[in-house]
Amino acid sequence: MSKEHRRSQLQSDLKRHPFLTDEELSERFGVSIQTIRLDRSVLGIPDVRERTRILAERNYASVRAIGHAEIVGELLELELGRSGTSLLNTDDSMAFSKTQLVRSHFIFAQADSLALAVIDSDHAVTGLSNAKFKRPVTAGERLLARAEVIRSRDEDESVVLVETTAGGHKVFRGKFVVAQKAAVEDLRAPV
Amino acid sequence: MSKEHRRSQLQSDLKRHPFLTDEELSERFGVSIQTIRLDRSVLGIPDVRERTRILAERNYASVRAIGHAEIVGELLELELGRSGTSLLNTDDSMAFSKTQLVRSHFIFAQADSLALAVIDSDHAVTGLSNAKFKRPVTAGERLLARAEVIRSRDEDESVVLVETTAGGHKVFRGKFVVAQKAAVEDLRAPV
DNA sequence: TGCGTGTTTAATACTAACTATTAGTATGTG
DNA sequence: CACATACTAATAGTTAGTATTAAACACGCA
Repeated sequence: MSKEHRRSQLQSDLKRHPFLTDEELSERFGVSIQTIRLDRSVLGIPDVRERTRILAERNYASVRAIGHAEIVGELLELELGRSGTSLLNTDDSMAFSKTQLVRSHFIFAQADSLALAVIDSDHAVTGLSNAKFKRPVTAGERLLARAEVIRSRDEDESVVLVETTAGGHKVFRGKFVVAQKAAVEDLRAPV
Repeated sequence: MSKEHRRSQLQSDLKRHPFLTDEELSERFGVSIQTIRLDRSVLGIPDVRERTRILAERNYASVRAIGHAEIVGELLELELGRSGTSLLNTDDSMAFSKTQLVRSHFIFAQADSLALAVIDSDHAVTGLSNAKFKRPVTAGERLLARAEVIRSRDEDESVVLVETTAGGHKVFRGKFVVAQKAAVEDLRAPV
């Protein structure tokens, strides 16, 4: 196996298995640890601990941002059953790397979770939505979403209108039909 | 500050700032490193490197799912400009903890990113969407999304229809109007 | 006053997974 | 053969620890 081949292999192996130590790599390629270290230094690849740290740090924030939070964005005000406002600071991790334009599903996620927060039923789910992305959002812009309940048919269906602005300009407008309680049971997956 | 107080403080501090070393902690609490180590061992808290590793590993998979990947879900097949299929394995982290129902914006995200993947322009953004969530999805279900380009007006606007199923049942149907190239320039944020 | 107990600190030896540097071997090519 | 390229070895130093033993210190109280 040539040096070039080993190095490109090393690079792709580490992409798939970033937690491999130099020792494990040296066994994998049948060369000495020193050679692996030389390869890494030439390729500009940091050591395991650094790689692990980077992975952990990079993921720490973004997972909190959309992975686990009950609401995407920060809830600024809330009048249950009537209206609410939330703020989302966009960053690089939410955008396409090439264009720096925020992926629309983050904008949607903020609006959707705000709509559900305004309704506040343990069993509310989005049934229908109409969304218009009026202009692209660039990473770094602060998104202010304002939700208003515009119709509430009895207890099991509400219509929420969400408008999102960035620096005063409208970027998104969506209508969410949210189903609650009993209605959810009907919709639930057939067992 | 009592020992008990310090220990509970330590525990919550490390939850918020998991990357603190024993040395930094000893400064923060004004006690020796040894004391911090004693505290950690009593509380069963592993060292920084271990904590970092756990964070990195835990998030490695899930972040790829929605944080950074260019596409949410796994791309199964793709015929550029025509159609595509993607698969998303849902889990607890995508659902409301109380009901185990997957948040709709994950379903939307899969569909949205698939729609964009099918168009494949470096400068494509979603301009409009119409989404219907036909029935709730429970964490654990596998979502198969199928996208089809149904209209392509010249070079700068396409309409993509996405239908998502789980175990053969339709769960989502959405229409995405995707703007490309020059069209994006017009939409772009006013400087 | 002294004794014990709990809490904290110090000291020492050891570990993994490195970096950085210098030197040495092996192999092939002009 | 000489020389370069690639590889390996050896050594010292680093970080962030573990594990263990021992010493200092405060308090409570008989």
